[in-house]
Amino acid sequence: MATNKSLNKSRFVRQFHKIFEPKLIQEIVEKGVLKRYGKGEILLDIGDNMTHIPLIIKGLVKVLREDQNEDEMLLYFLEKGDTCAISFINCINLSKSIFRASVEEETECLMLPVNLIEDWLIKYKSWRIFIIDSYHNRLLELGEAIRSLAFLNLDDRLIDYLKKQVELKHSEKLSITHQEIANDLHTSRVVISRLLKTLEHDGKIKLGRNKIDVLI
Amino acid sequence: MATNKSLNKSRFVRQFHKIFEPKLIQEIVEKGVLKRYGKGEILLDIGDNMTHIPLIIKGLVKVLREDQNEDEMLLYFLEKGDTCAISFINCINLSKSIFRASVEEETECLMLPVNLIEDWLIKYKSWRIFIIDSYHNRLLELGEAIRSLAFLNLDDRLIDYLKKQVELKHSEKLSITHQEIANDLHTSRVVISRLLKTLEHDGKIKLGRNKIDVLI
DNA sequence: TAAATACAGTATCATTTGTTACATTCTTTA
DNA sequence: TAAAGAATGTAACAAATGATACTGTATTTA
Repeated sequence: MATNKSLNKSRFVRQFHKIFEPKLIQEIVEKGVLKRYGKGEILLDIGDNMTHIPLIIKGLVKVLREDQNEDEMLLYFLEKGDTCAISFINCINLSKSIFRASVEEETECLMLPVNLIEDWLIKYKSWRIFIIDSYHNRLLELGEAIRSLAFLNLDDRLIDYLKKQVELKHSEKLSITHQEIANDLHTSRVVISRLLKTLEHDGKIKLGRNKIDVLI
Repeated sequence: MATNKSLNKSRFVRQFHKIFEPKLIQEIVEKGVLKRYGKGEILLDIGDNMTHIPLIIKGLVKVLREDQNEDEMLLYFLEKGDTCAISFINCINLSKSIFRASVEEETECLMLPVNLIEDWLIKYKSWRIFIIDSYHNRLLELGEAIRSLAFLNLDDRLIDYLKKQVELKHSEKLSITHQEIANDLHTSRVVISRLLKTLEHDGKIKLGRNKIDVLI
């Protein structure tokens, strides 16, 4: 197990040695705690008091915006190399913040104690760049989510969604149900079935039970 | 004029002396350049190459998301004490980023050279907190924009919009046209007129030419 | 002051999206 | 293997929003 863990930390080193200074890498390896999450686990929930920030080295995490009435809306995905900057927010803004992160594919993270995050801002230029870039990327992705909601009809949002899924899952053959899509896009299953059927008629996808072949 | 400028810088000192360390205050006063923007001026446009970041000490700035087809959508407002973190993004991500900031009420900023922003992250704890908080607040506001778009009907979005305007303009009597509201909410003037009329019938507002009295 | 322009009110119709209901087929479980 | 459950297809209708067209009235400009 110890071997296994250090093996996984060496995965981290391979991934990050081009962005982080050697000393920072060393600190992260020393002080970060490796953690695994299985599909469906909640990585971040509303009102969580974060003591650690996850640095993702493998897997796929879905970040959602929630409402009071159990409504939810997909915001973006996090992959290896990403950190969950939004983590902080739920503790800072206990009352209102309503972001949730759930694991979409088995995920490995290095959990970094929050107090170090700030230390490293002082000590390492590469960390400053990493953190600021991370915020920028999240802002851009939320900007994209807003563009999609504000300017596109549901059929185009659906196409964008499918293309994004293909990219994230590295496959044109998606294992997904209409209900799951409906949840992510915050609409009803019936509406999604209807639109998917139209896309199939147009030759853009091929439908099966629990699967969609994306042809575009 | 010089007197005027230092007077305005002292406004800055009053506003920030509780959040920033004295040394940081001094650096900002020394190195920041005071700038005024009139209503309607563009503080930040797509593809701008930012050499300075604005720190707002007076006024009101509107931040929009734009589309190719001149469509736009209100994201949030910036007030005194805010900085325009999103500024960076348009230069980093030249191709896609499509945020715009335009001045809603005459605004004064201290323009801070970008190279100092990072220096200060190293030197001043209060600056680290300020910058990180700033990103968090923007993320929260985008989260709110998404909630509004995804979960609310237009009539409720309109009510939220009017309430927010009352708060920002410090008055229940708004000087605004239906067309302007329609632009901000990315819909048509006719739709807004229709919904406003309903709100008036319900006694929630009172309509006049170029003005709306908000009674709730 | 007449003409042009901006703002608002309203009716009508189209489109998009949401809702309900029910049938069919495949898969899992008792 | 029968029964239950999950996933999908589809029709019919409702509601929300968008689009067009035309009105009247206030304001600005020539």
